[in-house]
Amino acid sequence: MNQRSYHHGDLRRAIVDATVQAITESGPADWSLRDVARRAGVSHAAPAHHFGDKAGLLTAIATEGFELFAEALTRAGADFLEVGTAYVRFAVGHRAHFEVMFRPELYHPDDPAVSAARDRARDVLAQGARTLTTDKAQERTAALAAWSLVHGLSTLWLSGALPDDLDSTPESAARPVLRFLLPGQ
Amino acid sequence: MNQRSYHHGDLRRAIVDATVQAITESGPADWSLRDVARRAGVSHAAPAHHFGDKAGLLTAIATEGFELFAEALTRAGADFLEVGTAYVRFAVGHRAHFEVMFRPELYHPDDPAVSAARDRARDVLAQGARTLTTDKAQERTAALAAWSLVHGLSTLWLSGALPDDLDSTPESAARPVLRFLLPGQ
DNA sequence: TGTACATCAGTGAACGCGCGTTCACTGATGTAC
DNA sequence: TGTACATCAGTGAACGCGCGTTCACTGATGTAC
Repeated sequence: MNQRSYHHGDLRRAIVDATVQAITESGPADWSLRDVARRAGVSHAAPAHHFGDKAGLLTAIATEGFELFAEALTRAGADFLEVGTAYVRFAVGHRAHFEVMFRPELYHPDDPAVSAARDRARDVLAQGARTLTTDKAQERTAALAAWSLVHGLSTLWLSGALPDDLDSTPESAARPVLRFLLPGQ
Repeated sequence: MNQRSYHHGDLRRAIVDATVQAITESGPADWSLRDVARRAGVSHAAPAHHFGDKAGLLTAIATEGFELFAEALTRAGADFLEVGTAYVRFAVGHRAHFEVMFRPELYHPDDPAVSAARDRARDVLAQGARTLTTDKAQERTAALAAWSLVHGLSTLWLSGALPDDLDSTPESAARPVLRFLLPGQ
């Protein structure tokens, strides 16, 4: 991978990384292909070569996001206290990916790769939520409540809406809140 | 209020309404002052006359949003089942206002009017959450859990992330989920 | 080991477009007398 | 009732800018023989 060569080596990767950085700074709707090309050190037409257009590039980021997300949730185990904490940790730690993932109007949500990755992440989360109740009839409601809780905490944290005196890490804020949802634990 | 007069009568109102409509269609980051002026039927320079710039216009919308929000939550009463349902109903029914409110990076969050309205809404919500637990030590955690739950349900609903076979109105989706958080009820 | 050729990654100039902002202006309104 | 004048809402032309997209191109790489 010669740095001085005409061919970049892994320009696809470099463009994704530059876009993630741009989105981290300005949000998923406020960046340009030209800026991303500049950050990656290539000509402004190069990104279109790999991704077609902005939506194509965001589709790649959403796909990668859901894959990383599914991995992170899987790693957390079967206890929802851990899965939920991992959810919030991922949102805050991978802000750009997370924000793109939940803005399907910005990418191609029916793309097979992103759909598959999304389903995988959803399955892991639903699996984790299954420990929340023993009442079969309540299972769906419990899963939706759990998802809403961790998703809400994540987005409130990211938007800066939470009080300043709250626990300083997303994990330490998430645990007591999750325990409140699960009085059994 | 002569429709044919040179002076509009209530252009401020008309511009806010046009912007709310544009944001409902394309999101809070994807609209232009020129488009809003076109929708309101005035020259492209008119919005700047009233609001200075885009952030100023969004500050006005956020302020109005927090005021309407506080009213809606107050009207819901003291029971958090109702307050929480009203939260979700507001988010879905006033999508544009809601999305702007939680994007402080798009407006002037320290503007006195918007700060006051935000604090008022926050107080009503916190008041409603006070019924969730009798344990004083848990009060803060309960409030954060409740806020996260309704905020998460709202944003999941708005992003289209929820399964298609879910209850057809935000209210009917919210109630069972809120009951799950409040097993006492 | 060398040559010819196909493939493809990345370039850079050019295009038309919509944007935000500025600014001298014009038209309507309200008030003083 | 009429006139003069200040105020201010809204206009429209002009500006420079960054954008996405197109397209003929060039340079590097891989493969066939």
